[in-house]
Amino acid sequence: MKDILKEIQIAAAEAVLKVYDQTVDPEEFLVTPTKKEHQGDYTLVTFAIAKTLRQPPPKIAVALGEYMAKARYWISGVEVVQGFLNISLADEYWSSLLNDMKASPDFWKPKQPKEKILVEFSSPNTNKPLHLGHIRNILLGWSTYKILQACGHEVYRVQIVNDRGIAICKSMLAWTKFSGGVTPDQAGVKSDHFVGDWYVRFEKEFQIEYKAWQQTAEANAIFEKRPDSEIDESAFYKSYKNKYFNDLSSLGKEARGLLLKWEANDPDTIALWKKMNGWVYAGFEETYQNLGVSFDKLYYESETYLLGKGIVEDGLNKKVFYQKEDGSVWVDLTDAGLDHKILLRSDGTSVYMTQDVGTAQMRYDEFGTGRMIYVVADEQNYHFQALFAIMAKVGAPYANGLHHLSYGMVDLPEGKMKSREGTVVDADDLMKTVIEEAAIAAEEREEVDQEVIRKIGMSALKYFIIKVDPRKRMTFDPKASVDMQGQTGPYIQNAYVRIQSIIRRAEDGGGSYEGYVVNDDEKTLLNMLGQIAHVIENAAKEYSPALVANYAFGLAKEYHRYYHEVQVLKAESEEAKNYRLALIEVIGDVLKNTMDLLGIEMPERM
RNA sequence: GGUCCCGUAGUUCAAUGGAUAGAAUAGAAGUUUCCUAAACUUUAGAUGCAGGUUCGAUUCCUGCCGGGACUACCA
Repeated sequence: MKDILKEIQIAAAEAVLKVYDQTVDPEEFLVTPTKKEHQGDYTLVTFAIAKTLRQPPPKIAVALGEYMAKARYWISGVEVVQGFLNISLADEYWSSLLNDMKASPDFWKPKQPKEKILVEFSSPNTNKPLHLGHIRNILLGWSTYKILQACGHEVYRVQIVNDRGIAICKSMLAWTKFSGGVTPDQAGVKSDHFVGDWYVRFEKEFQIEYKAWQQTAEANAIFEKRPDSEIDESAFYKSYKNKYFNDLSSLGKEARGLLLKWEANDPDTIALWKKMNGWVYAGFEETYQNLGVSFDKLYYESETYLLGKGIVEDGLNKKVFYQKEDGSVWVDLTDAGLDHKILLRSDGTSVYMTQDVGTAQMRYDEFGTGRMIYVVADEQNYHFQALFAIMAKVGAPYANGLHHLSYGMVDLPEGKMKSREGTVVDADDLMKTVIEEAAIAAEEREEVDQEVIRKIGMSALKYFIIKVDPRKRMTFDPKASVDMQGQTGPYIQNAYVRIQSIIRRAEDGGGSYEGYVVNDDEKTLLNMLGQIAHVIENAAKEYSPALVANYAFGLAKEYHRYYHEVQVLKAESEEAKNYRLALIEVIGDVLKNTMDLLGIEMPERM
């Protein structure tokens, strides 16, 4: 299929060569779709080239336009407005465009040199169920995977599960002490929520203990000796909580004891840990299935947390790292605009960074992926800057291919989600809610198919989140997220469904549309269809599925308008009918394909 | 102290340095003998402030104001 943007650039470069006898790179020309209020389909902007040619932009536009219109059969006319050269494309171009799309069903996919790419996303802790923040993460990760795959790459999806540490030990301890051995099945609670509930229970018990302790003479003595006497009692105890947990709390001592036993491979502790994590994984799996996502490989921190030491020692030998007198190992990242960063504690144990260094290497060894993308919230921007700088320092061959897909946190209309205040929106509850809302809306329309209702509800939720530029912090309004009108998933689904409905009713089809002359609405649609590969390519380059989401909406909107403008089955001629059937079929395919890149399914009717 | 991100209609989001800053929603007014009205049409409404670079700035640079995140042998 003709890449029209490129063709125009090439023609323009050729025109410069012929008219001004100068060689320019075609890529230098800016070509954009012409604004609606002007005559033309594409616009060549000549301001940038004016300097090299030493001519006023309008003059250049006229000269280039004159040449291009003569040299290219597919240009039917040109019009110059200031420095803008508006190009109209010939009917031959428009009719061949649809033919080309029909002939190559993969026309919507960008063609790029194949790469092996790894995408890490989700990566939850095992002490709590997934929440709204994870949903944004998962949708971004999944969509990035789909988009890169559409670009022709070989993409692997992985996550690293934080299955160890003090948090899960808290759940384990609370369950042991207070549950009487009840299982999720017996309790009738989804198993990851069940484990999360025991985590909450631990925190509750700990608070009771902490509050009681605050009344003791020991607490009072500590409070009196506080360094800053301005601080009042409640603020002090808030800041002292961690220290109390580590030094004085009996529950804290028990939880840490459990962690020590875990680290010592105590069989009973390991068995309990496996049992409870098993519950969590079963719950997660259900949530992933409902979200429609899956992974190629799961990593567990319990298996990776010791990695990286070898690389650190290696770096130490090569003098890229340095050791302090106390034995701790550091890296100086000031040349990268960062600070000094610790890699091994003075007792020789790893930190988070050490593990990430090791994990990156392990994945490279395993998958041979020269590009690795980490979908992680923007609170860890600094961490990843440091990690990538370190990988560059140790000379990892894939260091340039590391990318942090950093996304903004999800807020609620009332403000930040806070687990302590119980305002965290649970992923399972949320999915249930949107599907219920879809069911209510479907009732009026007498839609009873549960599968259709599920697809509609999920599309509302997913589209609401994925349409926002990942980098930006977003506000999640639960009421707006179940909207099905306007810029929403169901609106796009509806455009698709309308198309399918027409196609179903068209008994014949595939007939000739030879000689049919497209109208302006059809040109607009064809133009949009012709841009799809660029949009996806750009979304891949920018790591922004939102670009695909906005495109899909734009196309659906244009189609809805078209739907009101013209008749397909009762078109004015047989050619018109055949043409429109062929056109809307391609539109339907593109809508379905782009929504699939976002992880959104299309119903055939709704 | 250091590093980074974000400020666009009432609200939620768009806009590779390009033409008169686009949508959606909420508000107002309309459209159904017609392929699905979850639709369409019309209407009103915005670039935090002050400079600079440029033919041209929401976009790039500087300062300020406002919001957020990170960084101090935590993950």
